Amino acid sequence: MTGKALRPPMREAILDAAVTVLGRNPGASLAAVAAHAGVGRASLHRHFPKRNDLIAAVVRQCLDETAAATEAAVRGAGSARETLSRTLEAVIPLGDRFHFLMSVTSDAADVTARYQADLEWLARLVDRLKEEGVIASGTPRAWATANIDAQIWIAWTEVAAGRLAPADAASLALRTLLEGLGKR
Amino acid sequence: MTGKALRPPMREAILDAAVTVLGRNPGASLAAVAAHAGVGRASLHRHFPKRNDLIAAVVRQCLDETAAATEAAVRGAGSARETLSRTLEAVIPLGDRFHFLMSVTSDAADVTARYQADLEWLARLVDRLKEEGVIASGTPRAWATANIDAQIWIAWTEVAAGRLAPADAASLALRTLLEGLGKR
DNA sequence: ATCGAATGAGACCACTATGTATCATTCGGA
DNA sequence: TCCGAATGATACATAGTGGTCTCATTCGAT
Repeated sequence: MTGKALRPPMREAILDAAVTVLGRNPGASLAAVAAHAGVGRASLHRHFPKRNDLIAAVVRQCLDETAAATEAAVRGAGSARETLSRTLEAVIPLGDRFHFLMSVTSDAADVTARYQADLEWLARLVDRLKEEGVIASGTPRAWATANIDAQIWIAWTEVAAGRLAPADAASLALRTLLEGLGKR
Repeated sequence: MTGKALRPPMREAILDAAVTVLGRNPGASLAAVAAHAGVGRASLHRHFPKRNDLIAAVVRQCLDETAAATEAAVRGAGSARETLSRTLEAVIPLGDRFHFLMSVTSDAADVTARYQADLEWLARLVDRLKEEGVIASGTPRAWATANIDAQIWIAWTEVAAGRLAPADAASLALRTLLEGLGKR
């Protein structure tokens, strides 16, 4: 049907393993990645001749996944606040992808451009939130985006640690963003 | 006068370089650290025979610095909210130290214990803030501490990037913590 | 000025990881 | 069943890094 990329489930296994292993330790060896994927090191090199090829492929996949997740959330109707809420719910499960992207930003020059471009939706969302008065107009844009990033990461960490349910984490992140940890 | 640790400014130069270089990339080579410190690689090994010795020394220094900075803030009188404010002002300039400690937590087993212990003042501060009603009582403790950590890191990043003055960053962090990015 | 300690530079070894090539085996489709 | 492609295991060359050692030089205190 699709006629494309159905043949090698091994590619996906390697990419998944790479996200996990390199996410934990960006300097991990390819042998560790191959072992975690349950494949031979030679096979890994067949799919990704150089280390950078693997890194680039992982970054590309993470970019694709986050873009797909956020596109649907951002495209939907409703207020900016609702959009933010949907976005948090959609992105938090991809927190490890996010984290990986953070840890390798300085490596590949060609993908960082796309990374920056793809992350621009965040800046635009912040602008919308300001226009609608959800975020105080005096808040620096960098401050707002950094805080959203942080909430996504914190929420994913808590979910991954089993201390929070995904839905709870999302609402807690939204509340913390808009009202902080304050009493009401 | 002090009669102690005045002789080798080189030690400090190496430690400073290690914080910078290893903070950016935990897997950086010792040659990179030595070069950044402006010393020979051999001299580095004279002061820190093994890599772990350097790591441990850096962690110890970061722990000392943050402990010294927070002790004064926590010891002072006033409400928990005032204590939090003072603590943020004192710790934000050490944001890179904080970040380094985060990035090496899993390496040395003996120092992580002290790390966890020294960071307990944060948990106690959170408890005090809850008791005084500054933080909503339903907020999970891990959520609160993670958010304080995040605000420190964000504030330091913005200060280091020259986008914010230290005092502004501290008040912005406090406000964000207690009231979020919301309109008022 | 002199002496000793500390430094920098470089050689050297051991180990690990990357990348390539080869070969036997296995798996899937005709 | 058979054939080809893909895989796993292995061996190998190479490069980078940690760690040790030596030696000439420099710096500081006396």
